[in-house]
Amino acid sequence: MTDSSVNAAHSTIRSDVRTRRPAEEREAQIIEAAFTAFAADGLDETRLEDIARIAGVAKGTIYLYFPNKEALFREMIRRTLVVRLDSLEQAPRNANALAHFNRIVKTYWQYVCEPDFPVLYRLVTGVLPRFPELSEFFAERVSLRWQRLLQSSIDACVRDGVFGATQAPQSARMLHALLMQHALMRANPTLCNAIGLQDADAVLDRVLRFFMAALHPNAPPLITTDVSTH
Amino acid sequence: MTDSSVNAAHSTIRSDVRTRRPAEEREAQIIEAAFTAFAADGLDETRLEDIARIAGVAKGTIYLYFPNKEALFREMIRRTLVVRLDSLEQAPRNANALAHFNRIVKTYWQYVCEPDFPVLYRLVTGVLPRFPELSEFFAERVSLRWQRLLQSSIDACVRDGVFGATQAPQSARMLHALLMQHALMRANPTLCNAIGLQDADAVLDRVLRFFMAALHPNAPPLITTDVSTH
DNA sequence: GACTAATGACTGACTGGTCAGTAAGTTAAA
DNA sequence: TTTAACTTACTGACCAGTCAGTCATTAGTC
Repeated sequence: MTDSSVNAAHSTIRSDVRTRRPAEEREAQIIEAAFTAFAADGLDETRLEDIARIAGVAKGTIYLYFPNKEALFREMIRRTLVVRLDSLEQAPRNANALAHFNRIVKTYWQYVCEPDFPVLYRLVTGVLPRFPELSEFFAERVSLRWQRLLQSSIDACVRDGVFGATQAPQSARMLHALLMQHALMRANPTLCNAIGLQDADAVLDRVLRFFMAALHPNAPPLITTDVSTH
Repeated sequence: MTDSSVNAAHSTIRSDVRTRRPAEEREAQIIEAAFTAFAADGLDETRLEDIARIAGVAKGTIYLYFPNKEALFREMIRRTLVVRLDSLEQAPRNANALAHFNRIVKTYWQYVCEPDFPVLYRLVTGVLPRFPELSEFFAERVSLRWQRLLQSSIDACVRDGVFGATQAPQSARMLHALLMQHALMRANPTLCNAIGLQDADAVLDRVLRFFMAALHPNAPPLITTDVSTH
């Protein structure tokens, strides 16, 4: 009775007004709200008041955890983008090469097919001139990391004779380009409707089929004379 | 003497102060300045004063040609993005199929390799939630248009037996994805240095080689059972 | 267990700077 | 002289960031 009447005096919809929370919990709460708000409106069109409202805190509270709006944005991107690749990178390599390759491709595809991914991609590319370090972070943590993983497992497949002779870095880049671009296309309703892009599994199937065809032992070799071995 | 002293009183670098110009010329002048400014700082970080300064006019002048900042941005994107595809679309098709294919791919590649292209891509994707119609415009004028062109010329190549049996829409999508993604990667210095992306011609060569290998008559067929013929 | 003092997490009204858009004034061209 | 292209000075809405105040929680005392 007593506490409920106190809360009822406020017009706020917040339920946990002035309830202290552990610092990490509050921070996560704000980061999550920031993602929602920034995803909907972009960096500049998002008001800190909006983020505060979604997080269920006051605007001032945000400044207890982040020095300013840009820092909050940066931190939100970094935390939301990072995924557990460690388990894959430390996965046993002595298993069947093609199975290993398929596992990596599938995990990558699942990652870029999550609805959050195209949103983060858009946010990062949208503020590129202001946050070049975010672009580098994205390149390192997403593009390069996956390309290296793909590359080593393609190498293994070539050694096993599953794929024909090829330069793994180039092939990894091709596969990366195919997967990334298809994931981005899938996030664009106009494109999806126009070109009849199917569900995620079907798209992955098509891409893999195409990639396999190019690397098939019967296909003409992709290796050229200008091999750069520096 | 007289006019130069008048100008010297100002601290502006403008040379043609208060010189009347044909409406179209002024408009183009402002659009061009808008591209420069928006490319450097993005939509929100660009001040109309900056655009005015670059264009060599006063801020008020901009409002004689565009109702507001957003309209200027929209118009800048639309005009800068549009390229002459008509000549290609009306080009004779009865020529050698592979030569025609190569011509289209090369033109596409030149288009997306121009430094302006990644900038426009970034600007459009960055403001996607605010200007969904710009995204549609981009999809229609760039992605779909080129994919249709590629598709029809791939079809011709298949009929001529240069490529193995394939579904042209899917293959066009693959080639589009490869070219687009490589063009975007080329615009990212971090990625370029890390994966040693060469000059435009070499990259195109690699991509085409990969694509040709996948569509080579000896490669396993890409056609699946779920052919959608509606 | 009950009462009090101290703490610091949290709040939200306020401020100061910024800048899109406007309107009145100015000048070149017809 | 008239017209309209162009300029300049101005305005007011907007919002990131601040800070004095509030109160839930905890530690200390009896």
